[in-house]
Amino acid sequence: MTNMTSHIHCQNCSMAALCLPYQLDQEGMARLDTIIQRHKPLQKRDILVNAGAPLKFLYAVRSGSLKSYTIDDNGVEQIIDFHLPGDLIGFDALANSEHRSYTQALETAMLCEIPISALDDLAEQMPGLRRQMWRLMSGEIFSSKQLLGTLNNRSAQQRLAQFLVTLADRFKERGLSNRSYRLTMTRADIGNYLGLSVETISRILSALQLEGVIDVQNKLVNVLEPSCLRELAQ
Amino acid sequence: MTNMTSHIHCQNCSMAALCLPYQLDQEGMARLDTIIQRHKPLQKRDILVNAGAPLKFLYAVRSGSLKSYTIDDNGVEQIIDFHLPGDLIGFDALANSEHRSYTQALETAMLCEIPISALDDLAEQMPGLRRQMWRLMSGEIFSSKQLLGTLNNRSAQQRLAQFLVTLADRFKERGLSNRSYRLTMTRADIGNYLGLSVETISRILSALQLEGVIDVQNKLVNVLEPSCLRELAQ
DNA sequence: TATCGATTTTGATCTGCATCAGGAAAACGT
DNA sequence: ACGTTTTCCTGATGCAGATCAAAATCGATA
Repeated sequence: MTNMTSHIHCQNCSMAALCLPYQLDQEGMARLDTIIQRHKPLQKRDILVNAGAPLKFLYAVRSGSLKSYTIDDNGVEQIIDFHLPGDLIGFDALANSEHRSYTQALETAMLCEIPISALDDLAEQMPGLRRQMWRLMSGEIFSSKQLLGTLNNRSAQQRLAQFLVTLADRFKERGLSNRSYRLTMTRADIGNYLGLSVETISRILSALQLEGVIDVQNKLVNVLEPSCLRELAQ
Repeated sequence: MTNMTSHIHCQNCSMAALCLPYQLDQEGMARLDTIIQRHKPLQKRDILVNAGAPLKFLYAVRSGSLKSYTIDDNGVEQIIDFHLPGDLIGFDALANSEHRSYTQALETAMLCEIPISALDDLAEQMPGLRRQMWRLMSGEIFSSKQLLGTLNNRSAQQRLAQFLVTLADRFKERGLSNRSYRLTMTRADIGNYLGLSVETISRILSALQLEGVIDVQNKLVNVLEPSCLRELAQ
Protein backbone atom coordinates (compact mmCIF):
# COMPACT_ATOMS: atom_id res chain seq x y z
CA MET A 1 0.00 0.00 0.00
CA THR A 2 1.89 2.99 -1.29
CA ASN A 3 -1.13 5.26 -1.22
CA MET A 4 0.00 8.70 -0.13
CA THR A 5 -2.90 8.91 2.29
CA SER A 6 -2.10 5.67 4.10
CA HIS A 7 -0.57 7.60 6.95
CA ILE A 8 -3.85 9.35 7.64
CA HIS A 9 -5.47 8.12 10.83
CA CYS A 10 -8.25 9.38 13.07
CA GLN A 11 -5.55 10.05 15.67
CA ASN A 12 -3.91 12.68 13.51
CA CYS A 13 -6.86 13.82 11.41
CA SER A 14 -7.48 17.53 11.72
CA MET A 15 -11.19 16.96 11.29
CA ALA A 16 -11.51 14.56 14.21
CA ALA A 17 -12.96 17.26 16.44
CA LEU A 18 -15.97 17.65 14.11
CA CYS A 19 -16.31 14.01 13.17
CA LEU A 20 -17.11 10.71 14.84
CA PRO A 21 -13.91 10.51 16.96
CA TYR A 22 -14.93 13.60 18.93
CA GLN A 23 -14.51 13.03 22.67
CA LEU A 24 -13.15 9.52 22.19
CA ASP A 25 -10.01 8.69 24.14
CA GLN A 26 -6.82 7.52 22.41
CA GLU A 27 -7.84 3.89 22.63
CA GLY A 28 -11.32 4.61 21.31
CA MET A 29 -9.92 6.58 18.42
CA ALA A 30 -7.52 3.78 17.60
CA ARG A 31 -10.33 1.24 17.56
CA LEU A 32 -12.45 3.44 15.33
CA ASP A 33 -9.46 3.93 13.10
CA THR A 34 -9.11 0.20 12.52
CA ILE A 35 -12.54 -0.01 10.88
CA ILE A 36 -12.29 3.15 8.82
CA GLN A 37 -11.09 2.91 5.25
CA ARG A 38 -9.84 5.66 2.99
CA HIS A 39 -11.89 6.16 -0.13
CA LYS A 40 -10.17 6.94 -3.39
CA PRO A 41 -10.26 10.68 -4.17
CA LEU A 42 -13.32 11.99 -5.96
CA GLN A 43 -13.01 14.40 -8.84
CA LYS A 44 -15.42 17.28 -9.46
CA ARG A 45 -18.81 15.95 -10.57
CA ASP A 46 -18.04 12.38 -9.44
CA ILE A 47 -20.98 10.72 -7.74
CA LEU A 48 -20.26 9.27 -4.28
CA VAL A 49 -23.64 7.65 -3.66
CA ASN A 50 -26.77 7.19 -5.73
CA ALA A 51 -30.27 7.48 -4.30
CA GLY A 52 -31.65 4.00 -3.74
CA ALA A 53 -28.24 2.39 -3.27
CA PRO A 54 -27.97 0.11 -0.25
CA LEU A 55 -26.27 1.69 2.73
CA LYS A 56 -22.89 0.08 3.30
CA PHE A 57 -20.83 2.97 4.62
CA LEU A 58 -21.14 6.29 6.28
CA TYR A 59 -18.72 8.71 4.66
CA ALA A 60 -16.70 11.38 6.41
CA VAL A 61 -15.43 14.28 4.34
CA ARG A 62 -11.71 14.76 4.83
CA SER A 63 -11.20 17.49 2.26
CA GLY A 64 -13.17 19.14 -0.50
CA SER A 65 -16.91 19.66 -0.62
CA LEU A 66 -19.97 17.86 -1.92
CA LYS A 67 -23.66 18.38 -2.43
CA SER A 68 -26.56 16.02 -1.72
CA TYR A 69 -29.75 16.23 -3.71
CA THR A 70 -32.88 14.34 -4.57
CA ILE A 71 -34.52 14.15 -7.98
CA ASP A 72 -38.28 14.50 -7.91
CA ASP A 73 -40.91 12.88 -10.14
CA ASN A 74 -40.44 15.60 -12.74
CA GLY A 75 -36.71 14.99 -12.88
CA VAL A 76 -35.97 18.24 -11.09
CA GLU A 77 -32.94 18.33 -8.81
CA GLN A 78 -33.48 19.54 -5.26
CA ILE A 79 -30.33 20.19 -3.27
CA ILE A 80 -30.75 19.31 0.39
CA ASP A 81 -27.24 19.74 1.76
CA PHE A 82 -23.71 20.96 1.18
CA HIS A 83 -20.98 18.95 2.90
CA LEU A 84 -17.70 20.37 4.16
CA PRO A 85 -14.66 18.61 5.70
CA GLY A 86 -15.58 16.88 8.96
CA ASP A 87 -19.19 16.32 7.91
CA LEU A 88 -20.67 12.85 7.87
CA ILE A 89 -22.74 11.71 4.94
CA GLY A 90 -25.42 9.03 5.04
CA PHE A 91 -27.37 9.53 8.27
CA ASP A 92 -30.59 9.82 6.33
CA ALA A 93 -29.97 6.32 4.97
CA LEU A 94 -29.99 4.56 8.34
CA ALA A 95 -33.78 4.55 8.47
CA ASN A 96 -34.25 1.94 5.75
CA SER A 97 -30.64 1.03 4.95
CA GLU A 98 -30.90 2.76 1.61
CA HIS A 99 -29.50 6.10 0.51
CA ARG A 100 -32.25 8.64 -0.06
CA SER A 101 -30.28 11.14 -2.04
CA TYR A 102 -27.47 11.52 -4.54
CA THR A 103 -24.17 12.90 -3.34
CA GLN A 104 -21.78 14.51 -5.79
CA ALA A 105 -18.37 16.13 -5.42
CA LEU A 106 -18.28 19.88 -6.04
CA GLU A 107 -14.48 19.74 -6.32
CA THR A 108 -11.75 17.19 -5.71
CA ALA A 109 -12.62 15.54 -2.42
CA MET A 110 -11.11 12.98 -0.07
CA LEU A 111 -13.30 10.79 2.07
CA CYS A 112 -13.16 8.14 4.77
CA GLU A 113 -15.64 5.29 4.63
CA ILE A 114 -17.02 3.76 7.79
CA PRO A 115 -18.61 0.31 7.42
CA ILE A 116 -22.04 0.39 9.03
CA SER A 117 -21.86 -3.13 10.41
CA ALA A 118 -18.58 -2.50 12.18
CA LEU A 119 -19.86 0.83 13.45
CA ASP A 120 -22.85 -0.88 15.02
CA ASP A 121 -20.59 -3.33 16.86
CA LEU A 122 -18.30 -0.58 18.02
CA ALA A 123 -21.22 1.55 19.23
CA GLU A 124 -22.25 -1.28 21.51
CA GLN A 125 -18.89 -1.31 23.22
CA MET A 126 -18.19 2.41 23.23
CA PRO A 127 -20.70 4.69 24.95
CA GLY A 128 -18.79 7.74 23.79
CA LEU A 129 -19.11 6.74 20.16
CA ARG A 130 -22.79 6.02 20.63
CA ARG A 131 -23.38 9.42 22.15
CA GLN A 132 -21.43 11.13 19.42
CA MET A 133 -23.61 9.38 16.82
CA TRP A 134 -26.67 10.67 18.65
CA ARG A 135 -25.18 14.12 18.92
CA LEU A 136 -24.35 14.33 15.24
CA MET A 137 -27.72 13.02 14.11
CA SER A 138 -29.51 15.27 16.55
CA GLY A 139 -27.54 18.24 15.27
CA GLU A 140 -28.52 17.38 11.74
CA ILE A 141 -32.16 17.17 12.74
CA PHE A 142 -31.99 20.56 14.38
CA SER A 143 -30.11 22.30 11.61
CA SER A 144 -32.45 21.05 8.92
CA LYS A 145 -35.46 22.12 10.97
CA GLN A 146 -33.88 25.48 11.56
CA LEU A 147 -33.29 25.83 7.84
CA LEU A 148 -37.01 25.39 7.37
CA GLY A 149 -37.51 28.47 9.49
CA THR A 150 -34.81 30.24 7.54
CA LEU A 151 -36.50 29.61 4.22
CA ASN A 152 -40.10 30.08 5.25
CA ASN A 153 -41.35 33.62 5.59
CA ARG A 154 -37.99 35.21 4.83
CA SER A 155 -37.02 37.46 1.96
CA ALA A 156 -34.49 36.47 -0.67
CA GLN A 157 -31.90 38.80 0.85
CA GLN A 158 -32.43 37.37 4.33
CA ARG A 159 -32.06 33.84 3.00
CA LEU A 160 -28.88 34.52 1.11
CA ALA A 161 -27.35 36.52 3.97
CA GLN A 162 -28.19 33.64 6.31
CA PHE A 163 -26.58 31.22 3.87
CA LEU A 164 -23.37 33.25 3.71
CA VAL A 165 -23.23 33.63 7.49
CA THR A 166 -23.83 29.94 8.10
CA LEU A 167 -21.14 29.05 5.60
CA ALA A 168 -18.71 31.47 7.27
CA ASP A 169 -19.48 29.93 10.67
CA ARG A 170 -18.85 26.46 9.32
CA PHE A 171 -15.52 27.50 7.80
CA LYS A 172 -14.53 28.99 11.13
CA GLU A 173 -15.36 25.75 12.96
CA ARG A 174 -12.94 24.09 10.57
CA GLY A 175 -10.13 26.48 11.37
CA LEU A 176 -10.50 28.43 8.13
CA SER A 177 -11.19 32.10 7.64
CA ASN A 178 -14.76 33.18 8.13
CA ARG A 179 -14.02 36.45 6.41
CA SER A 180 -12.81 35.17 3.09
CA TYR A 181 -13.86 31.94 1.48
CA ARG A 182 -14.56 30.25 -1.80
CA LEU A 183 -18.00 29.13 -2.93
CA THR A 184 -17.49 25.68 -4.41
CA MET A 185 -21.09 25.50 -5.56
CA THR A 186 -22.57 27.46 -8.48
CA ARG A 187 -25.06 30.30 -8.10
CA ALA A 188 -27.64 27.91 -9.50
CA ASP A 189 -26.86 25.45 -6.70
CA ILE A 190 -27.31 28.16 -4.08
CA GLY A 191 -30.57 29.26 -5.66
CA ASN A 192 -31.84 25.70 -5.82
CA TYR A 193 -30.94 25.15 -2.16
CA LEU A 194 -32.57 28.38 -0.99
CA GLY A 195 -35.59 28.15 -3.24
CA LEU A 196 -34.60 31.19 -5.32
CA SER A 197 -33.76 31.70 -8.97
CA VAL A 198 -30.18 32.04 -10.21
CA GLU A 199 -30.92 35.58 -11.27
CA THR A 200 -32.05 36.54 -7.79
CA ILE A 201 -28.88 35.11 -6.25
CA SER A 202 -26.75 37.02 -8.70
CA ARG A 203 -28.67 40.27 -8.21
CA ILE A 204 -28.50 40.10 -4.42
CA LEU A 205 -24.78 39.31 -4.43
CA SER A 206 -24.28 42.37 -6.64
CA ALA A 207 -26.44 44.49 -4.36
CA LEU A 208 -24.56 43.36 -1.24
CA GLN A 209 -21.30 44.21 -2.97
CA LEU A 210 -22.63 47.64 -3.96
CA GLU A 211 -23.58 48.28 -0.34
CA GLY A 212 -20.06 47.30 0.69
CA VAL A 213 -21.19 44.42 2.89
CA ILE A 214 -19.28 41.82 0.92
CA ASP A 215 -16.85 41.71 -1.95
CA VAL A 216 -17.47 39.00 -4.53
CA GLN A 217 -14.98 38.04 -7.21
CA ASN A 218 -16.44 35.06 -9.02
CA LYS A 219 -16.35 32.22 -6.51
CA LEU A 220 -14.41 34.22 -3.92
CA VAL A 221 -16.37 35.90 -1.16
CA ASN A 222 -14.93 38.51 1.16
CA VAL A 223 -17.12 39.46 4.08
CA LEU A 224 -16.34 43.13 4.67
CA GLU A 225 -19.02 43.83 7.27
CA PRO A 226 -19.74 40.59 9.15
CA SER A 227 -22.03 42.19 11.70
CA CYS A 228 -23.96 43.91 8.97
CA LEU A 229 -24.38 40.64 7.08
CA ARG A 230 -25.52 38.93 10.27
CA GLU A 231 -27.98 41.75 10.78
CA LEU A 232 -29.39 41.30 7.28
CA ALA A 233 -29.85 37.59 7.99
CA GLN A 234 -31.81 38.62 11.13
CA MET B 1 -50.95 4.53 42.32
CA THR B 2 -54.56 4.75 41.24
CA ASN B 3 -53.81 6.52 37.98
CA MET B 4 -56.22 5.28 35.35
CA THR B 5 -53.38 4.92 32.88
CA SER B 6 -51.19 2.80 35.12
CA HIS B 7 -52.19 -0.32 33.19
CA ILE B 8 -50.65 1.07 30.00
CA HIS B 9 -47.44 -0.71 29.10
CA CYS B 10 -45.26 -0.87 26.00
CA GLN B 11 -46.35 -4.48 25.66
CA ASN B 12 -49.95 -3.50 25.04
CA CYS B 13 -49.50 -0.02 23.59
CA SER B 14 -51.07 0.31 20.18
CA MET B 15 -48.38 2.78 19.16
CA ALA B 16 -45.47 0.42 19.87
CA ALA B 17 -45.07 -0.36 16.17
CA LEU B 18 -44.25 3.30 15.43
CA CYS B 19 -42.35 4.05 18.59
CA LEU B 20 -39.17 2.94 20.32
CA PRO B 21 -40.30 -0.65 21.08
CA TYR B 22 -40.49 -1.49 17.38
CA GLN B 23 -38.81 -4.79 16.63
CA LEU B 24 -37.91 -5.42 20.26
CA ASP B 25 -38.74 -8.88 21.59
CA GLN B 26 -41.02 -9.39 24.59
CA GLU B 27 -38.15 -9.21 27.03
CA GLY B 28 -36.76 -6.08 25.41
CA MET B 29 -40.14 -4.42 25.52
CA ALA B 30 -40.52 -5.32 29.16
CA ARG B 31 -37.14 -3.81 30.00
CA LEU B 32 -37.96 -0.64 28.11
CA ASP B 33 -41.29 -0.52 29.87
CA THR B 34 -39.64 -0.48 33.27
CA ILE B 35 -37.89 2.82 32.57
CA ILE B 36 -40.78 4.56 30.87
CA GLN B 37 -43.05 6.75 32.95
CA ARG B 38 -46.49 8.04 32.10
CA HIS B 39 -46.77 11.79 31.96
CA LYS B 40 -49.85 13.51 33.31
CA PRO B 41 -52.28 14.40 30.51
CA LEU B 42 -51.74 17.71 28.77
CA GLN B 43 -54.62 20.02 28.03
CA LYS B 44 -54.89 22.09 24.86
CA ARG B 45 -52.31 24.89 24.85
CA ASP B 46 -50.29 23.30 27.70
CA ILE B 47 -46.55 23.49 27.12
CA LEU B 48 -44.67 20.18 27.31
CA VAL B 49 -41.14 21.53 26.92
CA ASN B 50 -39.64 24.99 26.70
CA ALA B 51 -36.79 25.89 24.39
CA GLY B 52 -33.57 26.02 26.41
CA ALA B 53 -34.78 23.57 29.04
CA PRO B 54 -32.31 20.80 29.86
CA LEU B 55 -33.05 17.50 28.19
CA LYS B 56 -34.20 14.98 30.78
CA PHE B 57 -36.69 12.88 28.84
CA LEU B 58 -37.66 11.94 25.37
CA TYR B 59 -41.42 12.00 25.06
CA ALA B 60 -43.58 9.58 23.13
CA VAL B 61 -47.03 10.70 22.09
CA ARG B 62 -49.65 8.16 23.15
CA SER B 63 -52.70 10.14 22.10
CA GLY B 64 -53.55 13.64 20.94
CA SER B 65 -51.32 15.93 18.92
CA LEU B 66 -48.75 18.64 19.54
CA LYS B 67 -46.74 21.24 17.69
CA SER B 68 -43.09 22.18 18.07
CA TYR B 69 -41.90 25.68 17.27
CA THR B 70 -39.05 28.07 17.76
CA ILE B 71 -39.33 31.76 18.49
CA ASP B 72 -36.89 33.91 16.53
CA ASP B 73 -35.15 37.14 17.50
CA ASN B 74 -38.18 39.16 16.49
CA GLY B 75 -40.47 37.08 18.69
CA VAL B 76 -42.03 35.40 15.68
CA GLU B 77 -43.15 31.81 16.09
CA GLN B 78 -41.92 29.29 13.51
CA ILE B 79 -43.58 25.90 13.61
CA ILE B 80 -41.17 23.11 12.76
CA ASP B 81 -43.22 19.99 13.42
CA PHE B 82 -46.59 18.51 14.20
CA HIS B 83 -46.55 15.40 16.38
CA LEU B 84 -49.07 12.55 16.19
CA PRO B 85 -49.45 9.43 18.37
CA GLY B 86 -46.37 7.21 18.15
CA ASP B 87 -44.04 10.12 17.43
CA LEU B 88 -41.05 10.79 19.63
CA ILE B 89 -40.27 14.30 20.76
CA GLY B 90 -36.84 15.58 21.72
CA PHE B 91 -34.36 14.11 19.25
CA ASP B 92 -33.19 17.60 18.31
CA ALA B 93 -32.19 18.12 21.96
CA LEU B 94 -29.65 15.28 22.11
CA ALA B 95 -26.99 17.36 20.40
CA ASN B 96 -26.39 19.67 23.34
CA SER B 97 -28.69 18.17 25.98
CA GLU B 98 -31.01 21.15 25.72
CA HIS B 99 -34.36 21.45 24.04
CA ARG B 100 -34.20 23.65 20.98
CA SER B 101 -37.88 24.29 20.53
CA TYR B 102 -41.13 24.72 22.42
CA THR B 103 -43.65 21.91 22.28
CA GLN B 104 -47.31 22.63 22.94
CA ALA B 105 -50.42 20.46 22.97
CA LEU B 106 -52.91 21.16 20.18
CA GLU B 107 -55.56 19.17 22.06
CA THR B 108 -55.69 16.92 25.12
CA ALA B 109 -52.69 14.65 24.83
CA MET B 110 -51.22 11.68 26.71
CA LEU B 111 -47.49 11.09 26.73
CA CYS B 112 -44.86 8.67 27.94
CA GLU B 113 -41.59 10.04 29.23
CA ILE B 114 -38.35 8.17 28.68
CA PRO B 115 -35.44 9.17 30.93
CA ILE B 116 -32.43 9.84 28.75
CA SER B 117 -29.89 8.41 31.17
CA ALA B 118 -31.73 5.11 31.43
CA LEU B 119 -32.22 5.01 27.70
CA ASP B 120 -28.49 5.37 27.18
CA ASP B 121 -27.79 2.41 29.47
CA LEU B 122 -30.44 0.31 27.81
CA ALA B 123 -29.14 1.15 24.33
CA GLU B 124 -25.78 -0.27 25.33
CA GLN B 125 -27.30 -3.62 26.19
CA MET B 126 -29.93 -3.80 23.46
CA PRO B 127 -28.77 -3.60 19.83
CA GLY B 128 -32.37 -3.56 18.65
CA LEU B 129 -33.16 -0.50 20.68
CA ARG B 130 -30.02 1.20 19.47
CA ARG B 131 -30.89 0.54 15.85
CA GLN B 132 -34.43 1.74 16.35
CA MET B 133 -33.07 4.98 17.81
CA TRP B 134 -30.91 5.36 14.71
CA ARG B 135 -33.81 4.51 12.45
CA LEU B 136 -36.12 7.03 14.04
CA MET B 137 -33.55 9.81 14.04
CA SER B 138 -32.55 9.02 10.49
CA GLY B 139 -36.19 9.11 9.44
CA GLU B 140 -36.57 12.50 11.05
CA ILE B 141 -33.48 13.77 9.24
CA PHE B 142 -34.82 12.59 5.93
CA SER B 143 -38.35 13.85 6.38
CA SER B 144 -37.21 17.30 7.41
CA LYS B 145 -34.85 17.47 4.44
CA GLN B 146 -37.60 16.30 2.16
CA LEU B 147 -39.86 18.99 3.56
CA LEU B 148 -37.25 21.50 2.46
CA GLY B 149 -37.75 20.29 -1.08
CA THR B 150 -41.49 20.45 -0.61
CA LEU B 151 -41.43 24.07 0.44
CA ASN B 152 -38.76 25.33 -1.92
CA ASN B 153 -39.77 25.97 -5.48
CA ARG B 154 -43.32 24.81 -5.03
CA SER B 155 -46.57 26.73 -5.36
CA ALA B 156 -48.91 27.33 -2.46
CA GLN B 157 -51.34 24.74 -3.83
CA GLN B 158 -48.62 22.13 -4.19
CA ARG B 159 -47.43 22.75 -0.65
CA LEU B 160 -50.85 22.48 0.89
CA ALA B 161 -51.77 19.41 -1.17
CA GLN B 162 -48.50 17.80 -0.05
CA PHE B 163 -49.31 18.68 3.55
CA LEU B 164 -52.76 17.09 3.35
CA VAL B 165 -51.41 13.97 1.65
CA THR B 166 -48.60 13.56 4.18
CA LEU B 167 -51.05 13.97 7.03
CA ALA B 168 -53.35 11.36 5.48
CA ASP B 169 -50.42 8.95 5.12
CA ARG B 170 -49.47 9.46 8.74
CA PHE B 171 -53.02 8.81 9.91
CA LYS B 172 -53.09 5.64 7.87
CA GLU B 173 -49.83 4.42 9.47
CA ARG B 174 -51.62 4.83 12.79
CA GLY B 175 -54.57 2.72 11.75
CA LEU B 176 -56.86 5.69 11.22
CA SER B 177 -58.72 6.74 8.11
CA ASN B 178 -56.67 8.49 5.46
CA ARG B 179 -59.83 9.68 3.76
CA SER B 180 -61.41 11.57 6.60
CA TYR B 181 -59.54 13.28 9.39
CA ARG B 182 -59.54 16.24 11.71
CA LEU B 183 -57.03 19.06 11.56
CA THR B 184 -56.05 19.74 15.15
CA MET B 185 -54.00 22.77 14.18
CA THR B 186 -55.40 26.11 13.03
CA ARG B 187 -55.15 27.45 9.48
CA ALA B 188 -52.62 29.92 10.84
CA ASP B 189 -50.49 27.02 12.12
CA ILE B 190 -50.59 25.34 8.74
CA GLY B 191 -49.67 28.58 7.02
CA ASN B 192 -46.83 29.20 9.43
CA TYR B 193 -45.51 25.70 8.88
CA LEU B 194 -45.74 25.90 5.09
CA GLY B 195 -44.51 29.48 4.81
CA LEU B 196 -47.85 30.78 3.56
CA SER B 197 -50.35 33.30 4.89
CA VAL B 198 -53.55 32.25 6.64
CA GLU B 199 -55.54 33.80 3.82
CA THR B 200 -53.78 31.68 1.23
CA ILE B 201 -54.47 28.49 3.19
CA SER B 202 -58.11 29.40 3.49
CA ARG B 203 -58.43 30.33 -0.18
CA ILE B 204 -56.79 27.14 -1.40
CA LEU B 205 -58.89 24.94 0.86
CA SER B 206 -61.96 26.65 -0.57
CA ALA B 207 -60.68 26.19 -4.10
CA LEU B 208 -59.93 22.50 -3.56
CA GLN B 209 -63.44 22.06 -2.18
CA LEU B 210 -64.93 23.87 -5.17
CA GLU B 211 -63.03 21.53 -7.48
CA GLY B 212 -64.43 18.58 -5.56
CA VAL B 213 -61.03 17.26 -4.53
CA ILE B 214 -61.72 17.57 -0.82
CA ASP B 215 -64.62 18.48 1.42
CA VAL B 216 -63.78 20.75 4.35
CA GLN B 217 -66.11 21.41 7.23
CA ASN B 218 -64.20 23.54 9.72
CA LYS B 219 -61.51 21.23 11.11
CA LEU B 220 -62.85 18.14 9.35
CA VAL B 221 -61.24 17.15 6.07
CA ASN B 222 -62.70 14.61 3.69
CA VAL B 223 -60.45 13.59 0.85
CA LEU B 224 -62.84 12.91 -2.04
CA GLU B 225 -60.23 12.40 -4.77
CA PRO B 226 -57.04 11.07 -3.13
CA SER B 227 -55.24 10.43 -6.42
CA CYS B 228 -56.10 13.90 -7.63
CA LEU B 229 -54.80 15.44 -4.42
CA ARG B 230 -51.61 13.41 -4.71
CA GLU B 231 -51.32 14.61 -8.29
CA LEU B 232 -51.65 18.23 -7.22
CA ALA B 233 -48.89 17.69 -4.66
CA GLN B 234 -46.76 16.35 -7.55
C1' DT C 1 -3.62 30.71 -26.57
C1' DA C 2 -7.89 30.03 -28.98
C1' DT C 3 -12.35 27.94 -28.74
C1' DC C 4 -16.62 26.54 -27.00
C1' DG C 5 -19.85 25.42 -23.50
C1' DA C 6 -21.12 26.64 -18.88
C1' DT C 7 -21.88 30.13 -15.69
C1' DT C 8 -22.94 34.69 -14.33
C1' DT C 9 -24.78 39.16 -14.89
C1' DT C 10 -28.12 42.69 -16.13
C1' DG C 11 -32.53 44.35 -17.98
C1' DA C 12 -37.71 44.09 -18.83
C1' DT C 13 -41.98 42.08 -17.89
C1' DC C 14 -45.33 39.42 -15.48
C1' DT C 15 -47.61 36.88 -11.70
C1' DG C 16 -48.50 34.45 -7.33
C1' DC C 17 -48.97 35.38 -2.98
C1' DA C 18 -48.57 38.79 0.94
C1' DT C 19 -50.88 42.34 2.90
C1' DC C 20 -54.72 45.17 4.18
C1' DA C 21 -59.53 45.32 5.28
C1' DG C 22 -64.02 43.77 6.66
C1' DG C 23 -67.35 40.58 7.87
C1' DA C 24 -69.08 35.71 9.19
C1' DA C 25 -68.79 31.84 11.82
C1' DA C 26 -66.95 28.91 15.48
C1' DA C 27 -65.18 28.16 19.93
C1' DC C 28 -64.76 29.51 24.49
C1' DG C 29 -65.71 31.11 29.17
C1' DT C 30 -69.17 32.35 32.46
C1' DA D 1 -77.83 30.66 26.70
C1' DC D 2 -74.98 34.62 26.48
C1' DG D 3 -71.41 37.75 25.04
C1' DT D 4 -66.59 37.69 23.96
C1' DT D 5 -62.71 36.11 21.56
C1' DT D 6 -60.60 33.54 18.31
C1' DT D 7 -60.65 31.57 13.93
C1' DC D 8 -61.99 31.58 9.26
C1' DC D 9 -63.39 33.39 4.86
C1' DT D 10 -63.52 36.62 0.80
C1' DG D 11 -62.35 40.74 -1.85
C1' DA D 12 -58.97 44.50 -3.42
C1' DT D 13 -54.32 46.04 -4.04
C1' DG D 14 -49.27 45.96 -4.36
C1' DC D 15 -44.78 44.09 -4.65
C1' DA D 16 -40.98 40.62 -4.39
C1' DG D 17 -39.17 37.56 -7.01
C1' DA D 18 -40.01 34.32 -11.16
C1' DT D 19 -39.53 34.19 -15.86
C1' DC D 20 -37.95 35.53 -20.38
C1' DA D 21 -34.19 37.41 -23.04
C1' DA D 22 -29.58 38.46 -24.16
C1' DA D 23 -24.96 39.84 -23.37
C1' DA D 24 -20.64 39.21 -20.74
C1' DT D 25 -17.41 36.42 -18.49
C1' DC D 26 -15.32 32.28 -16.93
C1' DG D 27 -12.95 28.02 -17.36
C1' DA D 28 -12.04 23.62 -19.34
C1' DT D 29 -9.82 21.44 -23.19
C1' DA D 30 -7.03 20.98 -27.04
